[in-house]
Amino acid sequence: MILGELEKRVLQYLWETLEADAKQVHETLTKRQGGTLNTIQSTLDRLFKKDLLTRQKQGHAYYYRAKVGREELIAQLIQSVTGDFISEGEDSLIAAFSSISAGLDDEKFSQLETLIQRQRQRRSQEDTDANE
Amino acid sequence: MILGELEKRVLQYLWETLEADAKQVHETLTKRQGGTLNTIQSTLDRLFKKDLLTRQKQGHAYYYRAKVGREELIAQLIQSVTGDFISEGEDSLIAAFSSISAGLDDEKFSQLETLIQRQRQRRSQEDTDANE
DNA sequence: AGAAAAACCGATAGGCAATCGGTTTTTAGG
DNA sequence: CCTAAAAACCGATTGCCTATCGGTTTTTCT
Repeated sequence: MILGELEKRVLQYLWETLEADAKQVHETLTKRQGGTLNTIQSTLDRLFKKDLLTRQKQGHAYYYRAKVGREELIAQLIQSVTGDFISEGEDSLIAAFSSISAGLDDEKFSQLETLIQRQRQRRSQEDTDANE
Repeated sequence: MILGELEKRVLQYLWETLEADAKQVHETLTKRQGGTLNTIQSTLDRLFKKDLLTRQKQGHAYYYRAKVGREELIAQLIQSVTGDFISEGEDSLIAAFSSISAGLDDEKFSQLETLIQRQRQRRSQEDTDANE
């Protein structure tokens, strides 16, 4: 998946704002910089068709929301960009780690271990919840 | 950075073969599928201009080699695709982990921890080497 | 029903990969 | 050194996608 510059900015805006119609996005993002409402509308539409936004009519306009969170999108992007280079059975995160780790210091390693631990705890917590 | 389909295949080929000229790449990749030598030449040239290949004349043809390894390229691609969504001070691997971890099982976590350990050892080994 | 607002449609420009024909340059061999 | 072949180089075309926006149709609110 490829995202254009404007598409990225619109996404970022919707992560902050949760919900907005084309008019609002236009006001905030492109008005002073000189873009029409129409441009925003097609961008929102393109993002919608890419399944990155949801929309719903309220009053006389569509209100858009991000369908994927930032982290989820990052994950998607990583998958799509690395997919062609990763062989069957290989995992993209593992590959990503192998790729990036060369540029990391010990502190980052520790950070990562902490994240793993936290994720593990979250898992077991969810299991507990599910059995009650 | 964006890579086209053919560019990706050429890269993969050069990772296997180490060195090849346009003719060889053409023989292997596109001949039966119907593409001309010229197409391969411009693709190689594009990759060269993207600084992903090196080249050197031997006899009457350029011989190309991959300038970046697979893992390094994956790292670059991840950086470039996630860059716009990652704020100052945030690290792309950490972000990537946060993104992808939801889809991983315990085994993957262990794998990752093992990789971290291995990387740590490699580090200390390099330090030892450097001081001898 | 009528005015205003928004959605929708279609066209255009710009960028980039892929493709390939034709020309120029380089190289190897006589 | 001269020439034929090989490869590089140039330029044009196609196709795809984002960004852009004018104009038309549809929707909605009063």
